[in-house]
Amino acid sequence: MAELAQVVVDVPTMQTNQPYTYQVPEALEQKLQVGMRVVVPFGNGHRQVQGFVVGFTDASDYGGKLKPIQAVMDLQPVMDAEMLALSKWLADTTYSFWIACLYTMLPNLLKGKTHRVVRVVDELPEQDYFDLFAGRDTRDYADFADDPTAVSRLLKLKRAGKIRIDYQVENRARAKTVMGITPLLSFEELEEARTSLHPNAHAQNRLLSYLQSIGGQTVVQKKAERVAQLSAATFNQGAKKGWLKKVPVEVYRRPQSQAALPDDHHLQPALKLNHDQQVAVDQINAAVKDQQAATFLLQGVTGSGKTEVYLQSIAQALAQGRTALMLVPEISLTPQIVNRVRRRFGSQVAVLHSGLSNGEQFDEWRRIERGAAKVVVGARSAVFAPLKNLGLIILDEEHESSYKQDEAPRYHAREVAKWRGRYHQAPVVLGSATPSLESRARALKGVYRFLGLPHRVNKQPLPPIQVVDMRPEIKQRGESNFSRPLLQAVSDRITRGEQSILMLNRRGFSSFMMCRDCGTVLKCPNCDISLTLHMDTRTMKCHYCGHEEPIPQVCPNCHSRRIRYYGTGTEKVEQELRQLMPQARIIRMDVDTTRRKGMHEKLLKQFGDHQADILLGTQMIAKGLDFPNVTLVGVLNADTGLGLPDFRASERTFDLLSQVSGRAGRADKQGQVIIQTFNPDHYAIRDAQANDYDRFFFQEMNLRHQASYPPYYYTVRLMASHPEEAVAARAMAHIKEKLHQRLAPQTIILGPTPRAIARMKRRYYYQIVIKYKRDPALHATLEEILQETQSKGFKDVQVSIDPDPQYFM
DNA sequence: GCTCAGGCGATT
DNA sequence: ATCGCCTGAGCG
Repeated sequence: MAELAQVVVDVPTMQTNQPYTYQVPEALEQKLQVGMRVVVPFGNGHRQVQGFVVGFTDASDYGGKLKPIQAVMDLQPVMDAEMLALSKWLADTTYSFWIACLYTMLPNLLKGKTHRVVRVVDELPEQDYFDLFAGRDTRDYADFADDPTAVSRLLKLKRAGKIRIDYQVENRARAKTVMGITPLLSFEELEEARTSLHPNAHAQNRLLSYLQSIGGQTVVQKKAERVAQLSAATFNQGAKKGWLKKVPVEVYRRPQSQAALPDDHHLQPALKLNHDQQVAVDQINAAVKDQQAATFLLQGVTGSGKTEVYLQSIAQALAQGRTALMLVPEISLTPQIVNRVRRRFGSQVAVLHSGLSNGEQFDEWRRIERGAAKVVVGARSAVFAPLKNLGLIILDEEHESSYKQDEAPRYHAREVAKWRGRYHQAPVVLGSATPSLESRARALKGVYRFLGLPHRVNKQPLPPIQVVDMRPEIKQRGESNFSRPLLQAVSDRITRGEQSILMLNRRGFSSFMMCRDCGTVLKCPNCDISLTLHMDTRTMKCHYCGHEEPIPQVCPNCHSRRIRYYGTGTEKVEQELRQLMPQARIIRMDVDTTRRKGMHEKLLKQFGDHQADILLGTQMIAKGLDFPNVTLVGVLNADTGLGLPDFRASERTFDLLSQVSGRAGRADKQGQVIIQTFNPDHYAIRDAQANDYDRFFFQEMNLRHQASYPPYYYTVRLMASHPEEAVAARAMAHIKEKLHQRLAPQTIILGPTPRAIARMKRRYYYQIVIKYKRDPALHATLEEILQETQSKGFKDVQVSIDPDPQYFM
C-alpha cells in the first residue's frame, strides 16, 4: 500500500531540510520508485520544484491536506538504495542539506531548471499589455528579471489577479541522439524489391544489399553511409519506398581525448611485478576475494610502481566479476595516469572529472550506471560513481587536500570511499609517497594495513637534492628569484638539449600594489585582502569576490607616482628569466595561462614535444607529470607556505618538495633538484632533502602531540559571518558559550577569532576551532547551534561548519 | 527559496 | 483610506 511518497524538495534551507509527504496519483503508481526525481507543488502560489522520492509510506501524521506529485522526471531511479543511504550519511556528517548532498552525488544535468512563466489571465490595461507582453499571452519571467520597473509592474498586475506566474521544472537530462536506420523488410522482401529496380539504379541496389547484410539491426546512418558507400539521399529514397525507417539512436557523448585511444584488442599487458609489488597485490586481492572492508595504506617512494599495483588489483577485482573505482587528485592534471588505466582496461573505463561538459559528464555517468563501464577513474566527486558491486576503491595521492571539498557539503573523498568500502565489503587502498599524518598514524596503530614499496622499480637512486640558502644570495646580488647555482644548472640543461621544470610556490602569496612613499596597499573594496596584479588583462583582481579595477597610476592615498607592484607572481618570474636567459624557450603554466579548456593538456604536450626548454609554473606542475627529458627541477621559493598560520604548513611543504623532486630524471638520465629557501635548516626542508619521510613524520607527530592537533585530536571549524562585524562577533561569543556548556571538559575550544581574511564579499567572518578526541555531545550540539541560529536573535548571521578542515585561514 | 499575511509608516 | 515595504511563518 504505497500510496504516499516522501520527497526531499529542492529548497535548500534549514527549515525545509526534511522529506515532505505527497500523494501518488493513480496514474503514477506503477511508474514511481524510490530514488526517482519528481516535480511537486511546494508552498503557495503556482510554485513547483524538483524533488527526490526517498521513501514510501501509507500514513502521514501531517495535519494538513496532502498535495499530489505532479510528474515523474525519470524512467529509472537515479539513486539506488546505497546512494540514498550515503546521501543521508553525508548530510549528517557534514552538517549539510540533504538536497545539496543528493545533487552533489549526481551529474549536473540531473538538477532541473525552474522557469517562471508569466501568463495573462484577464484583460490588461492597453499600456501594460503592449509594454510588457508585446501582444503575446505568455512571457518568460527571466526576460524581466533585470528590469526593476517591469518587475514591480508585473507584481502589481499579479496582485490585481490580471496575470499569473507559473513554474515549470525543466528536465535537462536528455540523451543525445543521432539518426539511425532500421530495415523494415525481411531478406526475401528486400530481394523482391530488387527485381523491380531500374537497371541503372546502382545506388539503390547497393542499399538493398546493405539492408540485407545488417539483418534487421538498427545502424547509425552516418556509419551506414560510410560502410555502404552511399549518400544520405539514397537512404531517404529507401525510407520513402518503405524499405527502411529512420529512428533516433541514443549515443554517449564521449570526451574528445578518448577518441585517440587504441581499441580493446590492443590493450597493454600487465607489467612484471617486483617482490614488494607482488606482496601488495596479493594482500589486496585476498581482501577483494574475501570481501573484507579493510583499508590499506600503500606507501611507495616515487617511481616504486604504485600504479601497476593499482592496475593489477583492479584487474583482479574485474576477474571476480566486480567493479573498481580509482580516484586521483585532479584528473586534468594527470592525463598520463588516466591514459594508463585506459590503455590497460579499454572501453570499460569511464572517466569523470571537472573538465567534462555537462553532457559528457551525464553520459559517462549513464555508462557507469548501466554497467557498461566497470572501472571508473576520476577526481573527488567520482567517489559517488554509481558502480554496482564495487570490489575495490583506490585513492591515489591520498594526502592531497583536494580530496576535501571546500564548499558545502564539505566531504572528504577518503571518508566517503571508506563508507562505500564498508557498504560493499570491499577494500580501500590509500596510496601515497608521503601519506597524510592521519593515515600513516592509523597504519602504525593497525587501523589500516600497511603495504610498503620502498624501492624504485628501475633501481635508480632518487635525484640528489641541493638546498640553496637564498639569504647570502640576496645579500650579494640584490633581489632576484634566481640563485647562481640554479641559473648555472638551467643553462647547462639548455646546452645539453635537456629540459627543466621551475616551480614557484604560490601558496599564500600574490603580487600586490604598494605605494613606496606611504606604504598603502591596494585593497578590494568588498574584502579585506589586497588585490592581485594580472598582467594579461592589465587589471587588479580580487581573488575572493572577483572584483576588478584598472592598475592605478598614482597612489589613491598620497597621490604619489611611486606605486609599484610587490611580490612574486609567475609572470614577473618569467620576465626576469627572459632577461637573464634571452635564448631560453619558456612555457608558463598557471591559473591564467590554463584557464581555457584544454590549455593544460596543450601546454604539457608542447613541453613534452620539447618545444620549450623550461616549464615555469605553480604547484599545478608538481603532480603526476613524467617527462623523460627533464633532468632539472628547481623550486624557487620552498618556504612561502611555512609561515602560514596553519598547523599543516610543514606537512604541505614537505609533501610539495618530495613530490616535485620525483619529477626529475625518471628515465635513463640522471636528474637533479635545486631548492631555494630562506629557511635551509627547517626540518620540512631538511627531511625532504634527505628523502626521509619517517624522520619528518616522527618530528611532526611530536609537534602535533604537543599542540593537540590531528592525528591526536579531531578538529571542527565553525564560521559565522554578518555584514556588521559586531553582530558576527556577538553571535560567535554566544556560540562559544553554548559549546562550553555542552561539550566534554577535555574538548578544546579555540576562538572566536576573526578569520585571516576577516572580511569577504562585504561580510565579516569569525571562526571557532574545536579540538576533540571523543565527544559524544558534539554532533547534537552543533546541530542545535545550526537550528538556533535560524531564529530571530541571529538575523542575517550565516553559520557554517567544516568537519576536519584542511585549511585554517 | 518564495509567497503571503500582518504590521507599520508614508502618501494622497 | 491606500500604497509600499519589511518581517516572519510555513511550505506536505
